[in-house]
Amino acid sequence: MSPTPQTNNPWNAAAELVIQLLVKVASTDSETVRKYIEIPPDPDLGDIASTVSFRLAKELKKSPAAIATEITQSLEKEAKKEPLLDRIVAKGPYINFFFDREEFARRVVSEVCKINATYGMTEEFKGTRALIESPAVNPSKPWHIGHARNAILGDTLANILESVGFEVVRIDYINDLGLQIAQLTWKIMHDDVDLAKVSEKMDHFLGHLYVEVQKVTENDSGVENEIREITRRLEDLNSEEAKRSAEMVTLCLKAQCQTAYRLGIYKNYQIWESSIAHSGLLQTAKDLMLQAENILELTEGEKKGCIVANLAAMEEFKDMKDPHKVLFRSDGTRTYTGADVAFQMWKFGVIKDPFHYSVFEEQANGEDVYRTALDGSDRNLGGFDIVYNVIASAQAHPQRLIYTILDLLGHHEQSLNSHHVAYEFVGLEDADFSGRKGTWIGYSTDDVLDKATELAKEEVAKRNPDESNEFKEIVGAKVGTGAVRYFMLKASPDRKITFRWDEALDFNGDAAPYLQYSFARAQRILEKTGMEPTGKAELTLLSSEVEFALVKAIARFPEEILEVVRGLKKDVWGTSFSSNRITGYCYELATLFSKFYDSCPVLKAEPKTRAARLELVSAFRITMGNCLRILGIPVVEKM
RNA sequence: GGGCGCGUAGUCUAGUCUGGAUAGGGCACCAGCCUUCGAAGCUGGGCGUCCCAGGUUCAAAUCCUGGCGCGCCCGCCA
Repeated sequence: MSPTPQTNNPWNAAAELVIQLLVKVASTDSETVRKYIEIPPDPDLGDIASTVSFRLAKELKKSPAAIATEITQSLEKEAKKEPLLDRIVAKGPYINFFFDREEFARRVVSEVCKINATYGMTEEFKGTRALIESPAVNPSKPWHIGHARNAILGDTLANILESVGFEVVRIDYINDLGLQIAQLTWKIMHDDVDLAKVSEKMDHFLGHLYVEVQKVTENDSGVENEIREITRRLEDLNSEEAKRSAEMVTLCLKAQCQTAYRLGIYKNYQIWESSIAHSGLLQTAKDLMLQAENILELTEGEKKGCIVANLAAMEEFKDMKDPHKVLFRSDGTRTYTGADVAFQMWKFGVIKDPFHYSVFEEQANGEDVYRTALDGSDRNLGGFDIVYNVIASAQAHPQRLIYTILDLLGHHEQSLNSHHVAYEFVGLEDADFSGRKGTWIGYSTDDVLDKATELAKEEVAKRNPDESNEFKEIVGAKVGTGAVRYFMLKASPDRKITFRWDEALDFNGDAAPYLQYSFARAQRILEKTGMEPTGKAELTLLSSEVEFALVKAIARFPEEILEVVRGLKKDVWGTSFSSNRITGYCYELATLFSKFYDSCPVLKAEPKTRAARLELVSAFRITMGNCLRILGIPVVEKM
């Protein structure tokens, strides 16, 4: 099964051509050859290379270098017939292929200019329905920058999946029944706070209030009892507590959404915990669970009366103190694990959608986000093929439990298609973020975006003194938020980020403004010519070292995206998402354009060269623009 | 006790899954480049026990074994 070369994936098409040639003479199959294809470390060595001679050395009982020479010689004729290839050179054991620069440039640049906005989009995963859940911040505080990491990773993953053909639904989980909510409800009722009169952004107001609550509850067991009582009364939707709580949560969530919109993050649905509690989902799940062999109600011991999953047989949980994982407590209430399993069953359509939906609000992009509600329309959501939960690495164990229990319930495929997209925390040099202690204060996502925007605006103003203040505001915001998004994406998700202002707000070098700047420079060149790409230029003139390097980078774009998606492999303890690979690609693309910009004048070149270079600039602009959109980094035409 | 992740120049980091050519970048530092499409840029330079010790291999930052250091996780909690 060899992937058919796609015209919208020029690098893959070229690589496949090389593979097919090698198969003809290397006495092995294309799958094997494909494994021994690589990009040489130095472009002087070749454009694409094969190390298949190492592999063949043993069976042929010849030295790799001799094999490479033989293969190269027998391919000489073929190479001459193939317009895309210039020459093949054996260097020691390596078989190095040089593309015909003129022909490669012609194919790539004309193709990119033709398909324009869809360049980078492929259909390898067409028809798969994916659900992405992120970031599930409690609606009781502002996002700190760790939450932003989650939200940005989730949003970018969704963009990437969409670009390779997935049908993606983005949801957020709203825990409006947690302890934090009960504590805050107690506080606003106790102090009789009128939320309508609060002028501070609501999530920040509550975040500060929460720190105060902690101080009170820490050494007052009476308060603790009062809060327990509130938790109980919140279950009754008609109680005063439930009404005050709902008002508070809604206002807080709307405030949090404002932060998300600043980052260009939008959702399709919010699933509220209170809806789950009142939907019958848990009861349905419980009934289904009890039919499974390894899920049972214990009749003796410490956990008498609990409904538990028996994990004794599972290798990865053999070190648990007690292999009986509680799903429903002896008083009948669900544990987090129990609720999560039920929720995961809903996602896959194992349980029919019991929710009603109503519009929560119109988002900043003009699209409505729906929330689960008691009254509202049926939408029959669920039944997804694959589910991505973006959650901190620290949750690897509980996530694994959920997927394992799903398997115990007989939903093997669904278990395999459950992905924990894991990422490490963002912390400070001397502290981790804690809502309890309030260490997030000063490091909320809003704070960081504010500072980034302000700094960017200053830089914009310096360079565009004659522009309007509105221009400076808008561009400053785009550059600032882009910088924050890029900062979160360029770090490998499995690496902990220590947040430092000077690093996060460094607009030079490997940072978003550099990418945006390269786009703006390309934009300016094209504007000065009236954006004229004629489609008639002699693209074969694009053969200099720097021009060709840029062409090759442009050609790799679709394959780079696909590689990231193919790399989303499920491991026992999580699924790794290499967001940093796309930022790395995007940065390299910008670097190559900057070098081209520096050494290849466009507007002042000879007419024919000028026409060809204009097309290359256009192809770059398209590729960079599409890549920035996938990363969620705002495209700016002038900065 | 067990599991997971991380360890690469002053510093932050890519590459590790899938072994392959001189270990790529950013910041900081030093020296150049704006009357020529935007200097948020370009060019050049110094900076490395790839945590340690074994092993496998023609070849190890990458795979295996054993250590060391740092972080996280293993509740009828939330």
